[in-house]
Amino acid sequence: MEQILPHLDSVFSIDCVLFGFDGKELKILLIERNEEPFKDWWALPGNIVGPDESLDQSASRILYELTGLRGIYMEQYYAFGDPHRHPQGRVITLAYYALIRLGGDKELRPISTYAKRANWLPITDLPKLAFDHQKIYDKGLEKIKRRIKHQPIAFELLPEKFTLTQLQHVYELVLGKKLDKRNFRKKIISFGVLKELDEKQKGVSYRAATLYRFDKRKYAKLFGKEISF
Amino acid sequence: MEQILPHLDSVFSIDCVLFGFDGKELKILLIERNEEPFKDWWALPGNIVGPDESLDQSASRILYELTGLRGIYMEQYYAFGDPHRHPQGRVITLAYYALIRLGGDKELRPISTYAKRANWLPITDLPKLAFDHQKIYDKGLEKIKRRIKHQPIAFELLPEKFTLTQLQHVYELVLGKKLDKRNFRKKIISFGVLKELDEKQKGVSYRAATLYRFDKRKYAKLFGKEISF
DNA sequence: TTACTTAGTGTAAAAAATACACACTATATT
DNA sequence: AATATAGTGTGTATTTTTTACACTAAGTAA
Repeated sequence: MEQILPHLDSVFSIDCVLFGFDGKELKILLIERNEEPFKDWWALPGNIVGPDESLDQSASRILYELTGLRGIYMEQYYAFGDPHRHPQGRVITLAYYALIRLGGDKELRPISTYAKRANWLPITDLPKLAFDHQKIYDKGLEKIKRRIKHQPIAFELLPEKFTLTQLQHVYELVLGKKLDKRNFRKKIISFGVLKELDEKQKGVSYRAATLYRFDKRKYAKLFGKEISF
Repeated sequence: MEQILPHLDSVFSIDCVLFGFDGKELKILLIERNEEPFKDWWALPGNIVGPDESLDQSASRILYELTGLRGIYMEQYYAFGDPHRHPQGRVITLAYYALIRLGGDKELRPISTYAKRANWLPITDLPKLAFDHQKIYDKGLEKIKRRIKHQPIAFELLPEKFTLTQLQHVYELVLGKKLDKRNFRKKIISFGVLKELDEKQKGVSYRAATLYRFDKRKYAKLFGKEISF
């Protein structure tokens, strides 16, 4: 977010790439700007870091203001500071990505004034973005591609209880390639961080799959040995 | 660097962890502060980002002012912005690491006023650091540990021509563990990015080892296929 | 010539990654 | 009741990668 420049001094902001998964597609949350520069363009949500906020706090606040969600997994990944990235002055921005399970209902609340609206758009079909936000998004996607191979972040995109097929789907979408079902299951189960539940999927018109849960305790124990998908 | 706060507004700085390898040890460059706060403490070199500098430019400048070196491999890796990390006000700092071959001669030139002196200190025996610089250093080391496994950054710590033993030594120091000589050589050679030279090591009082050179052209070709050490 | 120090090399075993296809089960449809 | 549909769930053989491991060769110094 970079619409108002309080001084001629440098401004420090945070921009967020919010990745959401609705069971089908991977999407990001974009806002349609209501102010110059780049009025009517789509942009990543962002804001200026407050004087008493830590960086992580600031990122959480931005996400909360936009979605009403708290406790979401977020991580900073790169600072963008080209002197001319903002046409009206120096704005250094720190990029965060967040991972969100969509399909809940309380997402998206009233938005601050500088945006007309906010929308979840599939990453396969993104509009032109304001500022250098395309670059910020690209780097963010690259980052989660790497990270999903070594850290258990895929679960952040899924509901508490999920099927192995859903999990595989997340990996395929993030990595941008098909995976072999049998090999995927073999490997993911061999990590020993999933708990098989007694429950089955509901509301499907075919054989219901077994539900699993990510076991944080087990993961914490095994940690050190890093996962390597 | 965080000694002078022009305004009460937030200040944006860059701090650098300069890793140097002299053929024996891995060291970092620290400065002894000449000003409050943390007068007489050791600290990472840093400075405020100038109004017309990009972040990378700023980092390069800081390194140049300290060492007289240009064209050094540097990379940003994390932003630290706790509101209380600096006792005198809000300073958000972006951390860079740099990789430098020591043993040249032109390193270390006159230092700016806020430092009494600068010194290369072995990472195995670091003093207490000012501010949150220990945290910054820790994260930097962690970062290059990861990166050396996937990117050809080890060569940045070595002279143009190096022996396989020297290369292995760098890996061992960064990763903090011993590696098997035969397996190391097999693997590193199988990447196909080293050029074996007709030259031998000189000035050693034992059998001279063959020299190699990192072949950037070959590496660029093979890229996409990522190295995985 | 000998002693010393590091360079340089191969193989076997274990583990991990890959490729690959069909029967099962729950529901919906007729 | 029978059938169609759609996704679940499973095993094995092959290839590739990783690991463990020890001696001879070459050059220098005494």
